[in-house]
Amino acid sequence: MTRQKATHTQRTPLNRDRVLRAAVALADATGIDTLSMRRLAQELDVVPMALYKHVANKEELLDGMADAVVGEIDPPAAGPDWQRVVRGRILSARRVLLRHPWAARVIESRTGPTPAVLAYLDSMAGSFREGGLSADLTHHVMHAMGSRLLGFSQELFDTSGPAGPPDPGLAARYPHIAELAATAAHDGGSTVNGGCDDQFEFEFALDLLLDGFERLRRQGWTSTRKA
Amino acid sequence: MTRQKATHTQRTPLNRDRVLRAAVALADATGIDTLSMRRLAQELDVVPMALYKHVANKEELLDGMADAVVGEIDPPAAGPDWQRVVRGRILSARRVLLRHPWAARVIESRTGPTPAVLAYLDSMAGSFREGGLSADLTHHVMHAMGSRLLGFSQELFDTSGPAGPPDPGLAARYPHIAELAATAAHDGGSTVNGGCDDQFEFEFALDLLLDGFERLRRQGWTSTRKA
DNA sequence: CTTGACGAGTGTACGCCGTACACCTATGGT
DNA sequence: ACCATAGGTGTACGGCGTACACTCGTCAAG
Repeated sequence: MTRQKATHTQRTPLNRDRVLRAAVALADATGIDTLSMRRLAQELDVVPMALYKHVANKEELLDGMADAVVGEIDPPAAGPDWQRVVRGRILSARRVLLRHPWAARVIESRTGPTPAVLAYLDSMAGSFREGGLSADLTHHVMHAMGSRLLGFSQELFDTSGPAGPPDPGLAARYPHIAELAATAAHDGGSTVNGGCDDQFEFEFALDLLLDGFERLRRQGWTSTRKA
Repeated sequence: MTRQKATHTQRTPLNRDRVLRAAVALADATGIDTLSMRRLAQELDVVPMALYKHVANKEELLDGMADAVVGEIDPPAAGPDWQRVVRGRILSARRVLLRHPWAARVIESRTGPTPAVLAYLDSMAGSFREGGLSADLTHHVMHAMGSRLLGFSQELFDTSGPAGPPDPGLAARYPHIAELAATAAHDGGSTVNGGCDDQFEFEFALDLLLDGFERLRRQGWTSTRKA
């Protein structure tokens, strides 16, 4: 047992896990760009340099945060329909990313894949293989999915913001975009922001890809590029 | 004409364009994370604060850099086949991004779309519309393409690095990934790194999507989500 | 010719960042 | 009783973005 003097009620000692979880919580609360070693240390009631006993540097902290987030993704469901298995898991990954809006950028900024990401990708590859896709096809399919495997929406700009007032001259300068915005606006219903239902757009793209893959599998597609 | 004293051979004065081009060149040469206002000023033989007469702050500098890069993309070719038009333009965008490897990250980090990006997307939307896609379908198609419209590869991690030595335990821990790597390795030919031909992977995904869109167009697809 | 506004470049300074390095101190095995 | 070690501290350095006050050359108006 650990004795402790009542004099200054010593804190439970830090460890890598507490550091990582505090970092994730801080990023969730205040965003990733205001996350600094100093602010994180303050949150943990500790002097900045204390963190360096548990993570080598900030990059490794971010690595750990990425792995923690990826670890939140549900394990693959069992089932004979590979499209359902993959689809469900990717939607789980997407839910995780919606919980941690900073995570996509952090994961993308890692120079190499972290262990949890590798494990996830390996498991994903397994799902494709069990679904009957050849190793060849699985390889290209995983590249084609890219970051969408991890639930990235891959939208060009984040539509979740306040979006500001619509520029009055926009319609004149960008007529086609204006047209699309108009059609999106008047079909009402579950639209969330700017007339776009992010979840619908995500699933639309996802299903389009999965259907394409299944079609290739059925026709025995094989990579024709070779020596 | 502007007189100039021979005493200290005054420099041609800065302007926003020279600043932006120097910034792009510096990022090309040394990478985006070593690009600082101070280093850029040094490159221009000027004191750091001088830059702020031409750009409001670093974010605006990055905006300008993004726009400069997007402006390098070829204009759309004319032609009756919308898939060829769109495909060619996206491959041009990809070539631009390969020239400026930092650009994808910069563009993604802009909070909103910059004017050049808006113009590009508008023109892209026009190509889809002229190809016979409905406004509804065009809208969802553009979302489904996401950043790929601008030539982003959307790979999860950058394979262009040195890739290091293959972890000997990797095959045991990640058997499916090992299998994919093996099949990619022994089909020789134009493989560039790690057994993957980035250009092939990009076009594979691109064509899969374009074919899917064309199929939807032919069958008169329409968004079924509505009030 | 004088003047005074103005645009472009300067110099100094502030607060924040990541982190190297030396130090302290309580803990627990021998 | 000893001391190695792990965890927390304090100080300091160099780099960053940029606010603010300045200088100085140019040029139009009086």
